[in-house]
Amino acid sequence: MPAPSVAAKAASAIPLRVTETSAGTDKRERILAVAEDLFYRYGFLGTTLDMICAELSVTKPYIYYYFRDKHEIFETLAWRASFACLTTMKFPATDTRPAHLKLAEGLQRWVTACVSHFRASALAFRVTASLRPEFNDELKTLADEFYADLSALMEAGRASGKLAFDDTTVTAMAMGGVVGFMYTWYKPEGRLPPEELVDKLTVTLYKMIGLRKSK
Amino acid sequence: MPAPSVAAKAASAIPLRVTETSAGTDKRERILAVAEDLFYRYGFLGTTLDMICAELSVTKPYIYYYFRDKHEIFETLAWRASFACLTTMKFPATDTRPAHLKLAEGLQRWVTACVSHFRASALAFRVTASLRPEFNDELKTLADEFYADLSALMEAGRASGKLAFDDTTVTAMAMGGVVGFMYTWYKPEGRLPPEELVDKLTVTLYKMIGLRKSK
DNA sequence: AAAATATTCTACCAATCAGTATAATCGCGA
DNA sequence: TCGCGATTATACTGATTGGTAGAATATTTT
Repeated sequence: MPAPSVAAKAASAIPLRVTETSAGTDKRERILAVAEDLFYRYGFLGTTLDMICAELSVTKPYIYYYFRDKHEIFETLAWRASFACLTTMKFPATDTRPAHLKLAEGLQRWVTACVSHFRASALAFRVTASLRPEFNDELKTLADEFYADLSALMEAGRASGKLAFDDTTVTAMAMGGVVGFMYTWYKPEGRLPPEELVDKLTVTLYKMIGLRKSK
Repeated sequence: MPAPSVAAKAASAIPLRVTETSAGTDKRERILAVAEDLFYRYGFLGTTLDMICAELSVTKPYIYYYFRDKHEIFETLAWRASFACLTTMKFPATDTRPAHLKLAEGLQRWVTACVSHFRASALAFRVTASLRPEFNDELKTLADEFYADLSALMEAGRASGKLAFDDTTVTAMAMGGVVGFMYTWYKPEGRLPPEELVDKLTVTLYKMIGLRKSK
């Protein structure tokens, strides 16, 4: 029901300034790519603009031509990833499948998004206090909506006898930890290919809600 | 087998300087208590010594009389909590219970430790790059040993048919996330009393490894 | 009570860092 | 090739911050 509210705000949370030439966009994206890796490794406060500049072999005014300030860079990255991860529990009103099937699909989408955005997906949760209050507020709205959707599907699935778990909130938070803490251990070049990791993590989440199907 | 190795290093990782008067220890502990809350809320880099001083109504040399530097304060706190959480999977050689029973107990101890040290338990995982490499090394040793113990119990329990899960490492990491990400959502004054939260989280972990008993 | 020691403060420094004023240069249309 | 807007650099600032020298004040010992 409150579907487009957050999505609408999303646009304003990602200020797309500057001329929209494709060249300008490319440079902006290069800055973002470098910054994402640095923020992931050193955090918001641990990453300096000089580090970003050095990595790109440019100087600070170069950066400030494309971004208003350090926060804008961070928020663009964190919002993109958070948005991708935290809208995975939304389904069109026309989707009339039973809750447990939607949930199964949503969980897989969630894990997929978190794995592919693993550098930035939890970025905003590691540092909250250093971020702009307005950004934290928007992110909280996004997350609240996600967990409301998740909880609703969980409880509907349980009511229909297809799921089995105890406390909804605790279980939902526990699942959040499974994907949210991934930044501490996931290595893209690791043992398992990403798709397999997604599968195994998804099945783990299924077990946490007592879902017996895997496909 | 490599049981006391880390525990031995633990002492060296917590430099106990200064005279060991109980008065001095008290003041040290007051500094630590204030710092723990600030590090938890603002992170290592986001917490300044001036903030700690202000909270205590003292000046910087007061702090530096009891601690060598900011890192020593942080490491003392992070090590204490990490040590408490990451030694919960150790059992005396005389304990001959089957693996799944030890694991059930270990998981409960783990969750208990993480809940009671929720402010500092994941502190060292949120910032790694800002910390001293030697500290990170010691912490990694501690964590590696923990996950080795955990994995061994998991696989022994599965071999005896008492547990059911797929990939050991992925499942272990997922469980780590359940407790490790708690710093983002746990509120001591929240809905559930700590003991109940511990119980519910423990049961959630049990489900992740296919353990059917709760007591 | 004097001396020695332990504890805490005042006042400061050097380094770092986000952000900017201003100038130089690039690229493109006329 | 001239001019003009777009882009990037040089060089700097003001604020913050971890940490310290040295003085002042307790506290304990003799």
